[in-house]
Amino acid sequence: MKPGDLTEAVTAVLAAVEAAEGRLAPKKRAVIEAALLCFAESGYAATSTKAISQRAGVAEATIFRHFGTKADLLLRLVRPVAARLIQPGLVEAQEIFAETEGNLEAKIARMMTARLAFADRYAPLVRILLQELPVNPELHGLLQDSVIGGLIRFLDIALGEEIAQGRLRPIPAPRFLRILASMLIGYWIARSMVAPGEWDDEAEIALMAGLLARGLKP
Amino acid sequence: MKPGDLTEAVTAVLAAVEAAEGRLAPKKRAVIEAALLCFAESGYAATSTKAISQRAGVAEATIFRHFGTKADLLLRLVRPVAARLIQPGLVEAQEIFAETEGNLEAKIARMMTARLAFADRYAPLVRILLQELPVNPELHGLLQDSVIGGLIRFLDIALGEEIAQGRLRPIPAPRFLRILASMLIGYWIARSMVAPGEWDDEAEIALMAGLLARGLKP
DNA sequence: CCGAATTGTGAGTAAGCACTCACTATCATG
DNA sequence: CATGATAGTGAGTGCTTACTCACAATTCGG
Repeated sequence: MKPGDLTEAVTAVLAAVEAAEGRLAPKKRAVIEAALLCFAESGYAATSTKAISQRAGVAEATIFRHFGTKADLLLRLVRPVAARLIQPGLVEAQEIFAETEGNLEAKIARMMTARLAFADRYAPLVRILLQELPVNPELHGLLQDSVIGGLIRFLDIALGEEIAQGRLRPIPAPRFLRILASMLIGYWIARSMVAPGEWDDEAEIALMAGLLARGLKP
Repeated sequence: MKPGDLTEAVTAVLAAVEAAEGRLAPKKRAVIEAALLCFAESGYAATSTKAISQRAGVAEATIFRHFGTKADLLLRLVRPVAARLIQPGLVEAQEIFAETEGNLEAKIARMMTARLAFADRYAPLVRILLQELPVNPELHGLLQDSVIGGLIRFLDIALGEEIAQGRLRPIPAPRFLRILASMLIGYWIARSMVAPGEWDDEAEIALMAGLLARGLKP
């Protein structure tokens, strides 16, 4: 999955929504696709239901038949992907920490690569999340509780082991997660929103992971 | 200036706008104040001119007398502060690099402290920028050209010296700036939007600066 | 203290908004 | 092929939106 590949990203979101809603009627599918792109491009508030219906080639009423309200449409796009962000993401992180050979830097790099791939796979939705999170408390709660809470609980244990074995200076899991996430999101924004073009993911991740690992050596 | 202090932040923005527009009529001042807070809380698109006028205690027509359109109102809030972000910010960075004793970590920490103070001083406006940047190409250009361009040109020279003297492994200025900015913005968001409360700025900045400096030692 | 500029407003207006409803088309199943 | 359910829609609904305008109040240099 390349960073700029919207088609596959839309397909991935559609699959996630379908898993949550059951088989999708064709026009319902079209609405989801159109809404996803409109919201990502212009933001939720600046997108009208008329604009979505036109882009989907559907009557405006069809949106409300399937989703009731505009706010519900947003939530039913975001929730299934958020759900996929939690469970499999956590399992993946745990596997990486268990499998990868002792080297902390390699573990961090593999986690970053995996999360970057996730962000690419659901690119338009990540864009929507970044835009709406500061003003939509409902989304705020959705992520805070499940995603971040779960990750921190896991990291607390994983980092604790590293610290106990003297491979890492003592650092609270939330702080570690915040710095790792900041760098990764900052990179994702730079690569896919600010200056799309030639980026060497492997080199950039190596730099960031190296920075973290070397900077946190005891 | 404490992180949560809105009153002083509003005053600072008002001063910046006044410097650009000349002496402000009292109701014009009230509109700026109200718009600033409304945009920061709910986003530009979700804020109606009626809501602004009510918060300002002003007739809706007064907004259009002074600012013409809603879009212009936003730009005339953002531009003066963006202007203050460029010139003085650059001079400040140069001074810090020139004054502070050889230690790269201390230089980075001082730069971070200064930029954090700036973000606090103009907190509501920073919030608006973070929300609107992805969907407003006009703001995008405003920052990209002047702020980032200028900073990178300066950093290129400053880092070049460090590298030449063997105190820093070779790293392109944009990459350095991106990582530094990501961590700092990530911290600012965590501290003033996600989980406001007790934060030890000095310790957090020391951690981030140490990470960068140690991670980038040759 | 006068006249002109500036500041401020109540009462609009047309277009756009999210959303409803009565109705038709499609389709799986007994 | 009849029937009930699901999918889809054109034509609205009332309300909100950004914005206008004629006119009133205030300010201020000459």
